[in-house]
Formats: sequence, structure tokens, C-alpha cells
Amino acid sequence: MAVSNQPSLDLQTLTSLCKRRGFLFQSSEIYGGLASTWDYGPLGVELKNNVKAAWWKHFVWERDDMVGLDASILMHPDVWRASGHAAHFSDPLVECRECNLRFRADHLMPWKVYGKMGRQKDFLGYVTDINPEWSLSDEADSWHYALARKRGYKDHVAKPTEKSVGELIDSSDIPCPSCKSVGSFTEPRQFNQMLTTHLGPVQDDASLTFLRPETAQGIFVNFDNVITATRRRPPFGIAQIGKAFRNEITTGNFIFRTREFEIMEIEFFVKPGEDNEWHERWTRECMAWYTELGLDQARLRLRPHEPDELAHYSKATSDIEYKFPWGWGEIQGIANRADFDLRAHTQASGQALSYFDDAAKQHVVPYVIEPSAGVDRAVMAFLADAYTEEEAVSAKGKPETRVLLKLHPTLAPVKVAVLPLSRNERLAPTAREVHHLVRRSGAIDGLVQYDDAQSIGRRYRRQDEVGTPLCVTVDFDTLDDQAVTVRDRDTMTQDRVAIEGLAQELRRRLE
RNA sequence: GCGGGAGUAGCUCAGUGGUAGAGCACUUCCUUGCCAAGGAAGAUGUCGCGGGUUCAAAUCCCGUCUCCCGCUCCA
Repeated sequence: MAVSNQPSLDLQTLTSLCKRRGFLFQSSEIYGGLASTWDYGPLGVELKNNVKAAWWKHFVWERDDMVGLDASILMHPDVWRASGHAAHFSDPLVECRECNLRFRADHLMPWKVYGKMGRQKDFLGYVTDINPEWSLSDEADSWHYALARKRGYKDHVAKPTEKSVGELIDSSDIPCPSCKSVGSFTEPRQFNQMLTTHLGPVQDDASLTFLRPETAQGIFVNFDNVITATRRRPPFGIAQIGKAFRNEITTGNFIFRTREFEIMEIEFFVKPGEDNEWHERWTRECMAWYTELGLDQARLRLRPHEPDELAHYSKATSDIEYKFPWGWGEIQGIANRADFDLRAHTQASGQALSYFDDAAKQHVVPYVIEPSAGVDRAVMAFLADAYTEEEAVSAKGKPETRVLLKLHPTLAPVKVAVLPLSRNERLAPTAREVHHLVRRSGAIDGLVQYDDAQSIGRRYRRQDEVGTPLCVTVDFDTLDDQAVTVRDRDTMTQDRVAIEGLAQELRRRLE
């Protein structure tokens, strides 16, 4: 029997299976869909919940050095100013219509800055003369203040707006740095990667807040609460699973890059100086989690970030990448955030975020190792990895393809399917009874389905395609011997098992 | 955001101006009784959405949305 584990798998094969069998649907489909938003269907939500539960069990329940948290998605806007996201998320960009390259508007133009000394309005200089890193949005005030202070001015000019930047670009002779075209720039637009919303009924600036672009900050701002409540000291971690939102410029590859997504994240606090060691350790542990749940080692790799691609908070980052149908893609990052966040929040809030080191007799701001995994990306990796086509010969002697998802039993959305051999009135009561027995036994941690539609072979294939590890078949012998057939998804082998103790036996086989 | 491709039944797709189709899947019944079996019947479509041209549009034109590929971006 030729087995081909996804060599020919393309994204369309996967997406159509997901839709056909109820794993994933496009969001708002009856209205034409909304770009890059997806809904988990009846089987998808089981798979996703199983992934999250497996992660939580492994990294929280089975460790001595981890506690959980579920922080709110909405947070004080100052959180994002302190964390650096507000500054790094918002840039006015223009695009050259000739060469299609994008530039930060405030980098391009000699924006004139005026200040006031007394009542006199004086020319202070050009933005580009001051600091090309300053943007016009969140940090706009800072360069005004900085320049005004530097030159001894007390006041500063009104904050420039997007519109005024646009007018200046239009009226200027600034050539495109790349193709040298003049007058080819589009209007500046805010490419703010944080999604905003307004709290309260009035949509003014005062009520403006953000949907969190990462879950980490909810952990950092609760650091003091957690160590007080749990008496923890580093090394220890806080784990959280939750939604985050990023207004990605480019989305796509099914559920790989979406604007709303879920993260399984740990902030692991360690003594400064021990951070590199912990970073390596966490990288190994995270990698092992995927392989233990069945991901093919050959489709996993570790990729350290180059210095120039590090996040603004990160000292070092390693990505765990999976080889998706379209190529390698990050499913998890393990970042060394050092003490960037705790220090930033301490400074901004005035609240000390540190612990008392009894040995050293001093307050210490711990370093942070952050393993951060995408739930949706993990789901997709597990699906793609499990997808298998087998060439088999049918009962009629005709070659055919058996499609199955070789999902780890822990992740499989349906654990067991109970199937009467046929829809026969003699079999039905016993089959229902077996179904009820297994489902209510407490032994099976997940869905136990009943299916009596169409032939038995077809029902086996249906269960194969959604990755159900075990099928229990009630046949005519069952009525006499009180035993059923247990059929294995991967090997298609069958064993006779007594109904008494069946649930425990199924549980044993699922472990 | 730019360029290219695509969108017709649940899925895969055919249909280039003249009655909306196939295979698979689905439902019911009969037969059968362990790996997509056979027979019969049946249901399923605003042809992505909106506008235009035309006696007539799935088909031609314009706009728009969505997906895929390649750029670009990616704290």
C-alpha cells in the first residue's frame, strides 16, 4: 500500500476539506466574506480546543513553575504607550505611484518646524534635520518639545496633521528616493497595526483605546498581583491563552496570517544572567511539544532572528517554523525580552515591578523569556501534517484514494465513532446503548459520535477524513456475544472487544 | 497597497450571448451486511455582489467584494 503523507497537499485541498467537513468557514460568507477572517466549525472548534487544552495541560498543570492568567483584551491606552507599541505601530506612509515602493512620509520631506519665543514665531528647522526616526503621529509631540527645549523655546507649534503632511508632499518637489519620479506620491496614510476602538458612547479621542496586539502586556501589568497572590519567585512563568488583533497590511495563506488570532503565550521570569540558558531551554521544550503531538520533525526547524529583524523589545528571538504547503512559516517565537517591559511599565506607571531576592537582599527586575505560539497556526500545522492520502484497492478491486487525518488522538475532534453495521432495527437499540455507555462513561475526553447513514465502509472513510482514531462497530454477533469490533484509523485493523469495560479499553487505546 | 490568476450545487469543475450542467457528496426506500457496493427516487443554484449594454447576459462592459500566487510589509 503506497502511503503519501501530504507531498501533493496544496492549500486548496486543505481549505476545501476544512469547509466540507466543518473545520473552518469563511467569516460572514453570506455577505461575500470579510478578508482574512475565519470561523471554526463544529469539528474545528473541537480541534482548536484540544490544541489549547493540550498546551495548558503540558505547560501549566504538569509544571511546578507556572501559573495561569486570563487578562482582558481591552487595557488602559497607557499600557501601549509604555510598551512601545503605540510608537512602533503608527506610521504615516506614502507610496510612489511609479515604482510602488513605500516610504514614511515624515522621512521624506523637509517639514518645517516653528516655535514661539514670547509672541514671535520662529523657524526652528526641518524635521529631517532633527531626527529621521521621529514620526508625525504618536511621537509627534516629542520632537516639537525636544527641539523647542533645545533652542530654549517654551511653546511648540500645533501638531501637524496627516492632511498637512499631504499638502506639503503635493506642493513639494521631493523626488522618490528610488525611481526619482517627482510628484508621484500618494496621500500619506496611517498604517497603524493596532486596531482601535472607542470605549463609551462618544467617539472622541479621550475614549480611544486599542485591541491588544499581543497578550504579553496583560501578564506584565499583572506581575505584581501574581507574585503577591501566589508567593512565586523567579524562575517561574505566567501562561495565558487569548485573542490578539493586528491590522496586518498583508494577510493570507488561509488562517496563517489573520487580523484576529489567538495566542498561547508564556512570560517566564528569570534571574538576570540566567536568561540565555532559559531561552535555549524553552526553545527545546517548545519544539518537543509539537513533536510529541505528532508533528513531523522533518517539517519543523528552528530559525534564530537576525539582529535587524528583532522586535523593539527583544534581545534575541528564535522562531519555530513549520513547512506549510506554501513553504516555511513561523508557528512560534521564543523571545528574550530581557527586562524591557517590566522596566517600561515601572517607569510609566510608577509602580515597582520587581521581586525581592532573599539571597542577594535586594529588589531585582527579572528578565523575561517569552515562548509565544499561534493557536491558529498550530491548528493549521497539525491539520496539514495529519493530511494523508493512501492508495488502496477497493473491495471491488478498483484502485482508490483513502484520505485520512492522522491526528494525534489527543487532538482528534472526534475520539470515537459508534457505528451499527447497518441501519437495521435489530442492531439500532444495542448500538444506541453502546454509544450512550461510552459517551457517559467519563473515560473519553471528547466527542463520541453515532452514525448509521450509508454503508459501513463509507462511514469508516468519513471518520478517516476527520481523523477519528477509533470506530466501534456493532454487528449481529454483538447481540449474542456482547462484544463489538474496534477499528483503528491508521491500520484499519479490527479487534473484538467486550462491551463490558469497552470505554476503559478505548481510553487505553487513545493514550 | 501593487501585479497576475480565479469566483457556477456542499466539494471539484464544464459551460464564450439564446431553457443552469456533470462527477463526487447529501436525503429516502429496496437489496446487502466490515472498509467510498448495487438499484430506484429526490433535494440542492439570487452563476460572489451591484450597475450597464442587449429582444436576450453565467457569458460582453464598468465598479466592488472575496480567495490564491508573486511583490511589499511583518513590533
